[in-house]
Amino acid sequence: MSSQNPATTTETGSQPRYAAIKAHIRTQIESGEWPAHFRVPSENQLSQDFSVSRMTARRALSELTDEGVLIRSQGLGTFVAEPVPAGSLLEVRNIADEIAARGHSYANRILKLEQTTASTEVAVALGLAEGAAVYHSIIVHLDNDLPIQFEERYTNPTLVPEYLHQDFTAATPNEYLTRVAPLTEVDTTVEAIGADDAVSSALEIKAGTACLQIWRRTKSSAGTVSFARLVHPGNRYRLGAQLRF
Amino acid sequence: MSSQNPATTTETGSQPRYAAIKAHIRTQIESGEWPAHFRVPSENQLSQDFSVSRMTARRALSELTDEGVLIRSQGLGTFVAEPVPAGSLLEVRNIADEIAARGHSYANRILKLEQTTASTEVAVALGLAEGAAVYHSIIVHLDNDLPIQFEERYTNPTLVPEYLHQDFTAATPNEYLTRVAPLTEVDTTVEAIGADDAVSSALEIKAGTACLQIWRRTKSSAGTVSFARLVHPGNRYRLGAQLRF
DNA sequence: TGTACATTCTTGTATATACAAGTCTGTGTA
DNA sequence: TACACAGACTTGTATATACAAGAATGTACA
Repeated sequence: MSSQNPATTTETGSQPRYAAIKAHIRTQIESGEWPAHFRVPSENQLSQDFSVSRMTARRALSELTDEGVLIRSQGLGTFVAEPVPAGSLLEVRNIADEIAARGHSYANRILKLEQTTASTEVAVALGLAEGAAVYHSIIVHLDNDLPIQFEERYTNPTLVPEYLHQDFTAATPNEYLTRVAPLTEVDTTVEAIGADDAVSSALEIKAGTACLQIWRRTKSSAGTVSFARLVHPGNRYRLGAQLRF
Repeated sequence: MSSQNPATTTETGSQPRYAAIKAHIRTQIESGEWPAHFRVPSENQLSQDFSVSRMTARRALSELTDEGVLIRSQGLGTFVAEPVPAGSLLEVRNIADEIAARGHSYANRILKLEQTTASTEVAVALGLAEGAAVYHSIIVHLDNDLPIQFEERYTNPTLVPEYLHQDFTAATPNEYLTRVAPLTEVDTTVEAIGADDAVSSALEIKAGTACLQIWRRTKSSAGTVSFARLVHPGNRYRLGAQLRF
């Protein structure tokens, strides 16, 4: 600092300076360079390294703390937080792994894999125009040959053009999507429903059976990648979605 | 401003100044004084009203924005956000406030309030010995006289000895517990169930109706405070538990 | 040997200031 | 009338500065 005229400048032309510091810290953590409990450089140190004021460096650290990436303690310093506090819906995110961990066999049935046009709801969820082309898939996941999850998914073809030609017996749609499009954000909504006809026949349960329905919208930096509805029969498979506040 | 010596002072002895501004804004919103889409005073206005610098007023607005209470738009102003887009489990955490925020009337029915002995499950959950004394309560929460939540709760008597003598028509158990025992951690598990007999009669729904069941274990530094089972009818009340990763 | 205290880190709160940038409104000109 | 533009707001970014307060370390004194 010091030499250049105070404030402003914005130089990069796009992202603010604190964002660059946040990105740097995130990179160190994600690459494994800075493991959990690692002591992050102090505000003064960062302000020197990046040639910004202490308040700007502080903002980067504070926001990452709000986001659960870091933990701060007055007098002690700033530290990398635990990777993921708890289960936090991981078992839903990657059902094949979950089943394998239980020592069961995983399989799936592809009921539908097609290109169709976006309805109003789907268009809004994916950020596309109504009637635009979308990929639509319906897959049933089996645990020891017993259906335990009904997955209906709409995928944005502009972001994942190869979706229709994937071998989903090898990797689930969710695994494939997280590999090809690095996710920046996941919105999840949980609700209870009685099984409708499509679900009841696919999961081989009576219509009206209590099910846990999870809406999941995954976004990458380029936009909304996919929009899925995951239905679990509540009686057959005890789904524990552990959350943390 | 201006006259008093710059910075510091902290005067109140406890909470920071931006917290007082946040509390004021929250009060206005919760009382209905400032409805959704209401334009909140600008940073400059607040800094005058509260005799703080603009950056301090800004901090209050920014944090409330991060918390989803406000929405800010450059050039336009700051506005009160929708009551809660779809939930964020707040309605579960504090159902009375949630109902009040929707402009509905809140009431509850106390079906049971007793001291009993801990079963194996309850003992494990609360970290007590099997057969130890525990408080047991069953309460139904009503939204406009319509039952929307069934709450069965086991509470640790060593941590909250006054539990049985509270007036739960004035404050819900959850409100009371968070006030008397500062919580350090909350574990939540979500699942779908068909309504059992106790739930169906309390919520006035048919047995077997799909419900969202939330198990919640609250801990303070002294140990596990309480263990609750919250059941919402899935058809009557669309519970959106919006999560973020 | 121990305890008390000063020093030096750290993060936390607060201010005053500067300029950037989006949004609206009114005014003046073509 | 229609358009351009200047102002007057708003929020957003960035800095320099000041002091408060928690935590660790070393030093001096009893």
